[in-house]
Amino acid sequence: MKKNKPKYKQIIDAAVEVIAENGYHSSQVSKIAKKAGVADGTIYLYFKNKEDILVSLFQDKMGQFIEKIEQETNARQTAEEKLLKLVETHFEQLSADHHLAIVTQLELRQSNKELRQKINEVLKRYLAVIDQIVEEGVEENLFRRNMDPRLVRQMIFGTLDETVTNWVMKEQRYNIFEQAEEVHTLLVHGLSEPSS
Amino acid sequence: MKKNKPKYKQIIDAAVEVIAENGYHSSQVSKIAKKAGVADGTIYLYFKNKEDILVSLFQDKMGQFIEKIEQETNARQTAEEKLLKLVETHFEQLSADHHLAIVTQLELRQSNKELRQKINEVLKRYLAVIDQIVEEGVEENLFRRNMDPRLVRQMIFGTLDETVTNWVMKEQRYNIFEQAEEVHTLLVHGLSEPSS
Amino acid sequence: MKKNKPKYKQIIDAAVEVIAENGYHSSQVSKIAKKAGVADGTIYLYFKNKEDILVSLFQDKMGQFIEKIEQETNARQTAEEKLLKLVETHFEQLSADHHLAIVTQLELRQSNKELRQKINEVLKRYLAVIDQIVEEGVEENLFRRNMDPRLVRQMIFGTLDETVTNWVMKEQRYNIFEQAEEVHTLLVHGLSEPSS
Amino acid sequence: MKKNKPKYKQIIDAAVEVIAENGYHSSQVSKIAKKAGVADGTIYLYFKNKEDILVSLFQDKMGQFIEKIEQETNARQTAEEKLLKLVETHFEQLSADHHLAIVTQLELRQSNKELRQKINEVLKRYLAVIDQIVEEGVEENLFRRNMDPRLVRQMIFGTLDETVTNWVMKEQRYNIFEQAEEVHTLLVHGLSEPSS
DNA sequence: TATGAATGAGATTTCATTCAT
DNA sequence: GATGAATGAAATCTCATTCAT
Repeated sequence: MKKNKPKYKQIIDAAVEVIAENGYHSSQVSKIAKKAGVADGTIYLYFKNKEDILVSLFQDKMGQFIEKIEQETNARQTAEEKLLKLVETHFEQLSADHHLAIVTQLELRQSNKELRQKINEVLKRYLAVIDQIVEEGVEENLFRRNMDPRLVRQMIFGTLDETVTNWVMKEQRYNIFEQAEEVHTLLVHGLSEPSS
Repeated sequence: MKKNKPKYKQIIDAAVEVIAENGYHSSQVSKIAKKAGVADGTIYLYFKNKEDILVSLFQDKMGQFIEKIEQETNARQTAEEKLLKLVETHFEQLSADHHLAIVTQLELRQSNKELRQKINEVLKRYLAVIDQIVEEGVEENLFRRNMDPRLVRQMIFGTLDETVTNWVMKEQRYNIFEQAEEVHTLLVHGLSEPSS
Repeated sequence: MKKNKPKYKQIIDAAVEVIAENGYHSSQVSKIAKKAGVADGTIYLYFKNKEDILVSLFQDKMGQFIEKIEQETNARQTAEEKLLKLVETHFEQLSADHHLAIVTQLELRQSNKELRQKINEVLKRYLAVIDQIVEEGVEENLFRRNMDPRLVRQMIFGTLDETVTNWVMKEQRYNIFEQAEEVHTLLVHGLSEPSS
Repeated sequence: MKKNKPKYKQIIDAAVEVIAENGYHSSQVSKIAKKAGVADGTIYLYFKNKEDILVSLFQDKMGQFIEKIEQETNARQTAEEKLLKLVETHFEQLSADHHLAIVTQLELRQSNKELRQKINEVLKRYLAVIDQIVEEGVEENLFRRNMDPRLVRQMIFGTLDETVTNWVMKEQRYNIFEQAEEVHTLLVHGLSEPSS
């Protein structure tokens, strides 16, 4: 399995750095190779083509990202706690790796439609976690019944994604982790007064 | 004023069509010129360069988009009605112009950082409308006080944007306008039971 | 005769200014038209094409230049006096019109072979003046017999031209007219000691 | 060192040929690549851009040209002999490479000011040789004292350059080498009778 | 005469990918 | 497995010239 060879990881990590520092469109294969300390041609022993580097990068990093979220949310009891943990872990992980945050929120979005379609494949696992939590919330009579799962998913993911993107675009000048609770409240209670 | 000359509009509209049909990266200036029925060089009598076509396209179309939303929301009384109208008008307008929806939700996001920065400028006006509605809601005691306006903005815009993007990626196979009310409910009440 | 209409001269003079200020390759027809205060299309009522502007410019200005040299040298007695006057008048006239000096010494040399061939046509009249003076000098027993007229011509013209070009490239920071006498001496006596 | 790789020389030589045959403005990079037997992109492994090919060409060829002149003149005793050898070697070398003669005398002069400035840098070494010979001639009491070195340089270089240019423009239909002695006499003695 | 909007041909350079060593 | 020199396709923009008004 190529994925376990050291050069595979070297190249992925080099790609994250190079893209974060130079931007998507200035990240030539040769730059990635140089940063990874291998020859240009070597890249093609581990990846089919340039797109494959990016897809693998996303699968790898997002795989870990989602796995962590799965673990953390599973360790909580109620749907509300799980959702809070999801928001926190989402923010926490991207806070912890600034390069990765730039790459996933800004640079990789410049990729073409096909690449984005493959990226969406990876995200399905994340969306499944959301769906699961919401379902549990409904069963616990915490969340409303009869909500369209797709819309719920889009609200939750859209809110988190937009929040992180704004934070990255503001060059990460504030602490996004501190906002997890308020975001969670917004998702659970919306805009309205609890009583209204 | 060049913006009022007929060729200016011709070129903008051609650009929307070409980009929607071919994708951002396969939309050469020559293709746009051909679709607009002008010579390649004519493009440069109306636009500084290729990027200027895209920025102008976004400013033009989004300008109208936002104006419509301003008008429609202003014609409503309460913040809740205004917010519903905002969601409806947002969905309605993009439903009405499939090409434009593809271009704004998918293709223009592939542009580089500078272009996206200019796009964000245009969006500020939209975010101001959201802020205004939320403020009114607070004054009317409909919405909670002390919410972080930035987070609220990100929830609303993030949710709408994610919803539309998903609809476009699903090739617009369902009626998004019909979902306006449920999205509105999600934004106002969140996930939780009204009573909880 | 178009050459006597005011716009003809306007355009020629505009061309000299534009080329001197912007350089040959940045002197578009539209710039010349603007400086001349006419429409782009009007240029083509007076000149066949862009090259024709440049050829006409050279013919016009060099025509006057050579005429002056003919007059001044004719007013002298001996070949030596005539040659000195030729050098002086050559330097004097280019000193008097810095724009023209830049255009003839630097910018017009960037033109293509055909244009330069036409420019050489114009210069033939100048070379004839040189030939005439040298012949007279020989008859007066001032100059050596049996010199190859072509080589003599090339020495005189080459020396003057190189001298003026250097002066222009040094941004005309010294007085070239003051060097006329020494250049004349060099041409007449060469490098060697008069006695040697 | 790229300059010693065979492709470097191949490309330079191809450029000389292509420019001599097609003229400066019709010498596209692709034509040079084809003549050199390499792909277009290969050019850019050896040269920064098109201008860099031309500058390198001039530096390379003129470097050799001047070196030969330095060697040959150094091998002579008196300033007069050295000057004669300089003229001879100048003519000889350009006679020996017709393509190079066309390129340096006609085509490269069409380049823009920046390129010409770099070309002038290279020529400084040649002018230094001239200065040196003249100084020696003065010390040997062969040449006059108190001549302005700049003017002397301009006479010698201007004469040689004009002579070669005329020969090239006459399509090299006569033997320029045979004129070396007479040109030398003109430079040393000028126009006047030795006795006068 | 005069205008100026429109035309459209044409060339440099980049960079993902290959393949001989 | 590893290298890196070589490949070659592809697209923006300029500007001299035209021609309908």
